[in-house]
Amino acid sequence: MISTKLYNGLLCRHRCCRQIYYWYLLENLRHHSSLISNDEATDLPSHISKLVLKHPSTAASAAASLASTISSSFPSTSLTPSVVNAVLKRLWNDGPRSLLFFRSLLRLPSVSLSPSSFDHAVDIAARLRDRLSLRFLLSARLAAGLPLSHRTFSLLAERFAAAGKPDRAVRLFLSLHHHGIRQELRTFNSLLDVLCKSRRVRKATSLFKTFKHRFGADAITFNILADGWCRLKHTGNALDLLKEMVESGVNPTLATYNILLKGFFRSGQVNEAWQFFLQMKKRGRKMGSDCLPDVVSYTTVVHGLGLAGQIENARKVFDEMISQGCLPSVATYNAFIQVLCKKDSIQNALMVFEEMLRRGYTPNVTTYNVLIRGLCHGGEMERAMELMQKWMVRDERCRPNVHTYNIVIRHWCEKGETEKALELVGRMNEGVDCLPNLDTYNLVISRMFERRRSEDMVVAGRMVMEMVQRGYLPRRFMFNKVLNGLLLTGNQAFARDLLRMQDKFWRLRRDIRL
DNA sequence: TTAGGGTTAG
Repeated sequence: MISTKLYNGLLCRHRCCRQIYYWYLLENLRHHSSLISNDEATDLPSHISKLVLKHPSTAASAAASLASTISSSFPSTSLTPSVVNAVLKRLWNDGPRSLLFFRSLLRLPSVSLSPSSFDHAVDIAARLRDRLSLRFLLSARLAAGLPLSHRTFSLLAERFAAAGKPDRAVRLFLSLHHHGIRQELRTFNSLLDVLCKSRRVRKATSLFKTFKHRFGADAITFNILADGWCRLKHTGNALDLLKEMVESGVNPTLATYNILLKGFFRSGQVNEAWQFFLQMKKRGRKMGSDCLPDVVSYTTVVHGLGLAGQIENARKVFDEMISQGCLPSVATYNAFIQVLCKKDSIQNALMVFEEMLRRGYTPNVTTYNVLIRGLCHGGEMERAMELMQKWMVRDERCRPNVHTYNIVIRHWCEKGETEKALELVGRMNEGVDCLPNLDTYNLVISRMFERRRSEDMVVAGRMVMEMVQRGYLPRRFMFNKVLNGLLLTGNQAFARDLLRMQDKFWRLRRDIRL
């Protein structure tokens, strides 16, 4: 594989640059095509996803024909729960097709579906607010002899909260016994967590007061509520809760302290965070390892100090943890690399990245995303693309995700390089890594208005159609903008097609109900 | 997949 850098070097020194360019392209292509053919042979989920994406219809009645295509293309023994889950994950951003795939599997009696696959499908239907599919999936699950699980409850509660219906989540909890799920502390904690993560901390607190005598309360209950207050930047309430926790006879855990530590940084109380961290070290030395900072505490401090602009102090803490025998994790490196990119320099961030590789750490998708974002912010788009290319070739197991694509697409759009952004969207639509999500569509469609060209309006119109087919609702403002753009540039027929799709929007605005 | 650390930009 030849890097762009080497190619640029050769180009400057030699006169026969055209031959060298072809040689460069050929080598890259050869390398790439060998990768693709390996992929096809070994990566079953990718192969199945492509087949599902190519299927001509997404109507519920298309499940039978997809089932026969799948059964004639793959032996049923290859459709293991992990393969099924991997396909559902790849098709995550095309909800209707994910559900079509799942419905087709239900028609294949030789494929046994696991509770986690059902949960994935239920989660997708709930996200789409597709009440009919949701009912169908829940009854199909029961018919398959798989009772609803704790996980089913927590994902439904999460979707209710996200849809602005926290009371429905509470009602579901109160009626759990009708669905064969036990009401116990574990489920109660999940309900509180869903409410706190959706910023309904007061509601969670009032429920906690009502039910604490019925379900009890453990360290996890208090940690969930403390984290909820910290997310709202109400560290005072979190400290009060810590006091209440001790008074109730529940011992705080290291997670409790880490939640508060993060809370101080989040609310901009950097000095309080630092004093709290020193206190943790002091008490830890005196009373044992129960509150001695661990890798999570150190990562929180490195990240918090760095974001506050205290890069040298962050570096000292990073070095100190190693001398204290607490090894940094990939997350610690990611936090440090991110703050260097944001508050210091990309060069120093790249040096830490190289040090990470030298020490034998395996970077993950976040490491690459943080670095690629840093390069994009610094205007070094070519280096960002080079890193993405090298990464994908070097590490086949760690693939770019939707964030990776959105970072690069956003920056190409900002630079006015629309074609490059569209090329990446095209690569996403191949279904190898991940499909575009709502952010991708919003980004690219907004960009299509910059050049005021008729062709761009058609591209924007096609994207609106595609996003609706994949279960994403465009904002009314954007929809009208695309419609006006098409009308003003003489694309009346297309505008009419788009208008006809509006009734589909209404069908998508359904509510979740059990 | 019962709680704590690392991803957009606005």
